[in-house]
Amino acid sequence: MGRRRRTNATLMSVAAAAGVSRQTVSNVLNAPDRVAIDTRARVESAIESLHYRPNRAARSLRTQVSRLIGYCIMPATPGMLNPVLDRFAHAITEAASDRGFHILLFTTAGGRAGLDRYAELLSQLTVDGFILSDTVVGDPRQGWLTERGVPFVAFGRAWRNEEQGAWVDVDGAAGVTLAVEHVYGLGHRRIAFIGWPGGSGVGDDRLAGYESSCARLGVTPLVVRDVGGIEQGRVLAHRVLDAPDPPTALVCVSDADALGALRAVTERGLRPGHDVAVVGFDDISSAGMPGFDLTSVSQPIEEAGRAVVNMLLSRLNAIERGTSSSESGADVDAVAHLLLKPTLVIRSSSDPTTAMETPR
Amino acid sequence: MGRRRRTNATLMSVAAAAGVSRQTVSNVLNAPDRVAIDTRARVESAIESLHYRPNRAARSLRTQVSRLIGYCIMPATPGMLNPVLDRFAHAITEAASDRGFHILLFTTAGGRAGLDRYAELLSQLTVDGFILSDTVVGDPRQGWLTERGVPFVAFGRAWRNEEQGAWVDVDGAAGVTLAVEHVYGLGHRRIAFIGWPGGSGVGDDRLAGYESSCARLGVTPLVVRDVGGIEQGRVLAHRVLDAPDPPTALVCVSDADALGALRAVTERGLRPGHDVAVVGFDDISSAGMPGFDLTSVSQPIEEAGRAVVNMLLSRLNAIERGTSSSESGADVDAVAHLLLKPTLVIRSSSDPTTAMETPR
DNA sequence: AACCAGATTTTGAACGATCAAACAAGCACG
DNA sequence: CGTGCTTGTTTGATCGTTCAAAATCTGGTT
Repeated sequence: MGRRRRTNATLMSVAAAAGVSRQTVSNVLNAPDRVAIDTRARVESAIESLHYRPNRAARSLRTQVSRLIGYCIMPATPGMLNPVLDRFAHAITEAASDRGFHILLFTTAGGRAGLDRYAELLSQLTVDGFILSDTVVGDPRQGWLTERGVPFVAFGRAWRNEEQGAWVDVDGAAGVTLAVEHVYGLGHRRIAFIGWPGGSGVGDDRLAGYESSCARLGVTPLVVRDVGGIEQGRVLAHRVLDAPDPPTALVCVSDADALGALRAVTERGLRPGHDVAVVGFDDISSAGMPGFDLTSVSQPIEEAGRAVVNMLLSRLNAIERGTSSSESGADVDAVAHLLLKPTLVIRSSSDPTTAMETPR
Repeated sequence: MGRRRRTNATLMSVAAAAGVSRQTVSNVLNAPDRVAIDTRARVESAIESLHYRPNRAARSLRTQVSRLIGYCIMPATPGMLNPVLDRFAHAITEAASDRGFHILLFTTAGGRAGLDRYAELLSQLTVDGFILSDTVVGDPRQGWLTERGVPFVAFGRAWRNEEQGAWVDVDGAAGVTLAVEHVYGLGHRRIAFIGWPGGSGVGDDRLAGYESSCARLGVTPLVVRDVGGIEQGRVLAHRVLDAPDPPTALVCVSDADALGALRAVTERGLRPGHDVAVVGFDDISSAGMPGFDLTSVSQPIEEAGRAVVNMLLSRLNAIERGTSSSESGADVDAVAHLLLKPTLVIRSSSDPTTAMETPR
């Protein structure tokens, strides 16, 4: 039987069915207010009955707009936790789809070498703009894209040059402040911070939150640092707990470090939450597991995804309307930043009264 | 300055630069053997110096092929572990890109309601085919797509009707067999299986592996079941360990259940690996963490991703060449199945000799 | 010199939509 | 009654590529 390529309805076939011209059908779709009410109804029912959908390629060829957004995903680092990708990917897909856009995945080599891929997708007119994530300090992409006037929004600040391009980010400093205030409110006065080396934008941001809230609360700051990871967190936690007059609360720059710290605490025969409070950052899926039940700063990833898409689409619209040309170009290129506030999910690693019931 | 929309090179501009006609340039790209060797060189250098890339929309409009593959991602269940998405997404993106294709993300409502989206993407000619994942028993998608002759490959079997469409899957039975043989090899003779309710394809597959290897090794099977999850695994583990003559090894249908089982073992004052071996399935990122160090069956996700893409592309090629029409249609519609073997990652939850070093 | 086969290149004609401008009809106004 | 304005609809051209067929060139044959 058949299975031949189904020939889809076209503007012409719909026009014929409704007894009007191509352009009228096109207007029904793109500028309904220009069409007389009864003509519109007639065309709409023809569209309905023929299951007509405008051909994307044809539209895109004519308008020079693809309604596709490029999203580069990084090679998954084995063993590394990527708490963000799937939630973020889902959020941007959903948000884009509500506005008639789609997300196109691609991968590149890291750093400057990968820029070719961006160029390729652009010059083929495959995508209208990009969503960046996993931005790093000194990331070449923002500068490269800005130079070429390519619309993009990054999830994560451009750490070196804040004014470069639009971004949405989660306020790490505010997150750590929540964490410090939480343990302070529980009575802790010796609060250590387990961090990453200086120079990573994310790590420095979170550290800044620690330092400022210590200053405000009159707590003497105690910072230890390593490259990050479960094992590193464990070692650092042991180190600060070995000190005379050790801290009673450990605020960590990431959940991986916090899980290590948690382990160190148990290894010393101390009870997390009771004897030493541990707080992480990211609220990865393991955090809520029994056995960890880690208090953690949770990022509003879905909200960030929606915001990134909205910001990108408004830039695309602005460009489409020619706003970007010489005179009034400023408002398109206006730097758009959005810093979202994270929330603190309190679990028993910091507050034993929230311990999960463990029925038997 | 500028920032105006960059006008890309076209076939015509390249042709002018090289002193040939449109079609010759097109031939250099699509059928180089038809072009004289020196003409080809001239055209190629013109392409190079103008940075020409064929316009996707135009090509797609003419050829009726988009070189885009749709991939539907499911709403991330909060708190649930999705060990697969990011690795799989990355693998298919990479594999597709090697062959000039791209992955287009979309989301749908589950079940039959979501089928509209597939129809929409198809009738707009946005995508050439689909990759399905998270297939469930009684999934309507395979049947729907097959009926319409839409090329697709599923990651995961069509559980109810194995002949329906192409799929790649990981052999769950083989995975559990590895697990059972592993603990048997360590001397365990009372081996229980913590499973899911009957009726889930994946769960039944894995259970089948348990039952057949028990039969082969002469082990009395002991199966307990619940809906799955950390808490359920913990409760089930307690139940079997409460029995007289309790098992010394727990093979679990998933890592979530295994993590629960692990916790149950420690709660009883037993040492995982020494007193009771615990094995999971999926090798989620938490599995390797200190504190768990869970032996687990690991799926070759990257390989599966590549296989899915290859299978889909070969179907697309076949259709493009008209092979699908009446007479020789059989070989395209030939059911293509690929069952990959998982591997066992042995850690200290089953074999204490592999315990991680825990320096201080 | 005429002819032919093969290799190479060029020329119309699509693909299906939108833009820009032209056209038609209806109505008010001087 | 002609003119201008508004509203609604249609027509030609175009986006950049590939298909199909026609045109040109080359060299060998008869």
